[in-house]
Amino acid sequence: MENACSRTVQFGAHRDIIREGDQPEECHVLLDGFVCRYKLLSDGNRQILSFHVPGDLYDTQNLLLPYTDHNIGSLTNCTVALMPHKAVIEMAEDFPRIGRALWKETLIDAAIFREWITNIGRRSAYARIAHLICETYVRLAAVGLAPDFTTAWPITQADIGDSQGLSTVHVNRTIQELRGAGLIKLEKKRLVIQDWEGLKSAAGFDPAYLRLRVAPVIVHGPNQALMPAPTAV
Amino acid sequence: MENACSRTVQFGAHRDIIREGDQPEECHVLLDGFVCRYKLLSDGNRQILSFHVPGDLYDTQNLLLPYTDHNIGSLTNCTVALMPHKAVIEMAEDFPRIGRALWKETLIDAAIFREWITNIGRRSAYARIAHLICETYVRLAAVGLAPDFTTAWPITQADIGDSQGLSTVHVNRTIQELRGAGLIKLEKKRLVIQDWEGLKSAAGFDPAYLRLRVAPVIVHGPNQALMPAPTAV
DNA sequence: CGGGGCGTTGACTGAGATCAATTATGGTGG
DNA sequence: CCACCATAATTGATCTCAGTCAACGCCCCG
Repeated sequence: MENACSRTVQFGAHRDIIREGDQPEECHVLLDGFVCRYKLLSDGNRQILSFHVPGDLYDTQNLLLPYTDHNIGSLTNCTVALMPHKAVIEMAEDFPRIGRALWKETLIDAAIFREWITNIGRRSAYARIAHLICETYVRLAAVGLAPDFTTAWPITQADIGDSQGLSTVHVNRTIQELRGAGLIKLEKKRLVIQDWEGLKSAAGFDPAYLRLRVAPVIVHGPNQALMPAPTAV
Repeated sequence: MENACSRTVQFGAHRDIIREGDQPEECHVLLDGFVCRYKLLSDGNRQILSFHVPGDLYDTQNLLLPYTDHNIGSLTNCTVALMPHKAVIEMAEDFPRIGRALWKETLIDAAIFREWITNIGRRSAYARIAHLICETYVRLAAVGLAPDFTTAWPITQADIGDSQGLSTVHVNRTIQELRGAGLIKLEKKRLVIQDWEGLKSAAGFDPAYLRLRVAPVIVHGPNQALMPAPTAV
């Protein structure tokens, strides 16, 4: 898999890495930094569709679909490995397990989108934000980036609002409630989870949909090296 | 592909076809009727994640993921073709185009989920419901089930509410607004779109994400027979 | 040290939820 | 054919969560 990486690219913070309508020729693997997937509406509103952490393949759909229907933007400085589509497709055909692993990643992405629909559609602002924090924390922990319930948190309150269908003002007040309840500390781009059980319970969070702690018999995909087993879940 | 179908099954209306936690051994192809995908929250709320029309493969994720994280329920009487996972996986490996076509379907599903996130997160109730109607209409038209802007509509107002994060009362009032604006007629399980351009514009609907009207060079998957080219889009 | 991004606060507003009936509608059995 | 029942649609009154508008403060960075 590593052989397929043609090159590594750097992006500054707050740059568009992929734009709606683009027809990328390469798959992206995020090696370092944070990106988000988002759509812009005609009225200027933004909807963030997902956040991505190091290890994520955030652009597999263009392997099979001709153009992109959303944007990918960097939240921080990023390092990205690029793999030409052609090489990936050939590899997937020559090694069915690799193809299945890539496909499986897209199925998990879809599961995350479904959970976001549930979150935005049927949970309160308080639970929604708690849920986003739970999910992001677990995914960061899974790649070893959240030891001791502590992690870098480059997602601004405006980003949270645009991801959860809330205004920044209300995000601010809700985060103050989460702090006041002793669940989290969140300041200066740093998140500390003070009460993991309490946070999960406030969010109604069940990490099963992320498929991280897998059953013993599951076949591991080749991106296992990029995605070590969860540590502090 | 048809050879892989081991059998055909019938379901009554309002039955669970697949339940959370199930480990299905077969892929489902909806031949006739309507189903929805949904999650139940601990507080009893329901979030509908997608609606499916004849021709849809609504359960491919279990090909690669061991258990289901949501439910599939029938809205009407349904006829479903079942294909054993083993046969599908083997076919996907022997004929890479089939594997790619299945994978591509899951990528389009994910695109639809993303559009729903955008819908629920950032659009008004009026636009949300208009958008749901646009999407469902286009998908029905694509399989020839919506001639003359008219189609069966088994989705109740409660279903619409649970899919768009709205209460049934508000769905009712919003539908009355859509009717009052001369955009749709919707009564007795029957939808007529009276002003397609107006409806699209109210919804901010752009069908590109459904990937139905494909560019001339795209390789068609084997489910083409189940999914004829769009007619009245 | 100045400016822009981000976080915070207060006052006010409004879209949509909730509660509680009431009225179709369609299917079913007698 | 009709009474009955469950499901679905509709209506009115009231409430509330979250949005909007408008400042202001903080902190980082050049």
